[in-house]
Amino acid sequence: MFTAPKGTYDLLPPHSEEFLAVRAALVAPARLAGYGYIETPIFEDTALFARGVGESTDVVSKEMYTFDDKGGRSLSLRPEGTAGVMRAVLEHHLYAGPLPVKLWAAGPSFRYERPQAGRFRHFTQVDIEAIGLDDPTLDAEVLALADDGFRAAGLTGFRLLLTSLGDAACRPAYRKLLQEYLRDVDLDEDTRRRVELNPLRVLDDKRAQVQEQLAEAPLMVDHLCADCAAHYDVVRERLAGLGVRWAEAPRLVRGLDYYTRTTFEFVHDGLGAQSAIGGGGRYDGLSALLGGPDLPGVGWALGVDRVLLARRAEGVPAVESTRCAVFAVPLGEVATARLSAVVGALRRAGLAADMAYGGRGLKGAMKSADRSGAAYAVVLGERDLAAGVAQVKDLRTGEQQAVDLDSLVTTLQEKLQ
RNA sequence: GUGGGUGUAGCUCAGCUGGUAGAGCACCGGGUUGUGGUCCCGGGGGCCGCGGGUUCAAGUCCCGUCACUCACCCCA
Repeated sequence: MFTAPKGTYDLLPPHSEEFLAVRAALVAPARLAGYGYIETPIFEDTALFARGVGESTDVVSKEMYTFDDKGGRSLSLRPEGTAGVMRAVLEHHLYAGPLPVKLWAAGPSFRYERPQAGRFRHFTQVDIEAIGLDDPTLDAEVLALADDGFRAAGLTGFRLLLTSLGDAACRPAYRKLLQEYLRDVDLDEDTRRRVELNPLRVLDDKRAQVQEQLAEAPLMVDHLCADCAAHYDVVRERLAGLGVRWAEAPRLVRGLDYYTRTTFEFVHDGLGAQSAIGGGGRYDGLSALLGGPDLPGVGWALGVDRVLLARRAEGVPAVESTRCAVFAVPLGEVATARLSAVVGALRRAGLAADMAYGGRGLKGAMKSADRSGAAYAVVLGERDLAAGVAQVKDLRTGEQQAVDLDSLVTTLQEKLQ
């Protein structure tokens, strides 16, 4: 027997309805804010991710699904969404119009990691990107839209962790300072390597014995240049005005190289070790990195799979699928033909209708009617056919009445209004 | 890549210090030859993850392997 590949899963009814509903809820606020839908390929030139996300990141160095196509091109399944969207913006010169360019996207991304609770090799996220301005008001808007999206998806128990990572003017100096500090700390070999490669990420280490040693480490927020500090101040002011609550997280670091200034993560405590349900930030250098013009941007990705887990942890009631309204129960060939047509007519009239197939017995068919959740069952047998009627049974009260076959559709429509 | 846990019916699981396979739920049928939910009765379904070993005898003990799962690293 075949099984779904490691780290993937099948979305099955009825749970799949919840997936659709959550995905729609997460982006609904952004759509109200003028974000337009963009869809980009699930695979891209490998070099796009290597350059955009960063060669030194775990994502690029060991987690990409990379393959050569028959033309000898190296392609990779996207490990995240922003690089592809930026590529499309540059390729189609979307920045030539009014700024910012506001876009939303939804779909799967792929990373070759060991799966665990809330972490999959094929995972789904919704993204928004606001490209072309470095206005801190836009940062706050983006953050508020995530906050609204989570609430629309039914969550209340999440927190926003916020910080600023500085920019090209102030981060290099801070990075050096941090590196000097970290070189004097007693760390394992892996971590020492990271000190040289990407020292900021050492700050994010979860291990208690590492964190103890970092208590006195210099923090980016204390070394921001005047422009970055001013930008961060306005972001927080706007956030407060928007009624969004946050917690300062000076040690928050993201795994992707392109982030600058505003950086954030939304976390939830009900998920297990993987607590992030969304994350993002500003990426003012990304466009230039990809060979485009100097084009600032800010955005986020929210994890649909993780939001579903968070909903379960919070006990949010499951989403109900479309309820069947009328269930048809035919007895015999002639009745089946007749009710098949009636069910078709009901559906065209906009009612959810279903029927018993395969010549099931009356008892079994009624059982199906009951399980379908239908308000009414329509029973049609020999006697009814002879009389030109069908039996319409109210499944809640058990009352049953004969209804003229010719007026069956309109009668049911009226009953269900 | 590293470590822990778990693999028995479609699902959730029981099966003691080894003695030849069980429950609940679900599904199908009957009780009610044209009426669902509750109830009662019946039925189909399992190489006990796979391979090897110990033993008169292995779901049970030992070794290996694979899968799933949780955690580290990292991230949504």
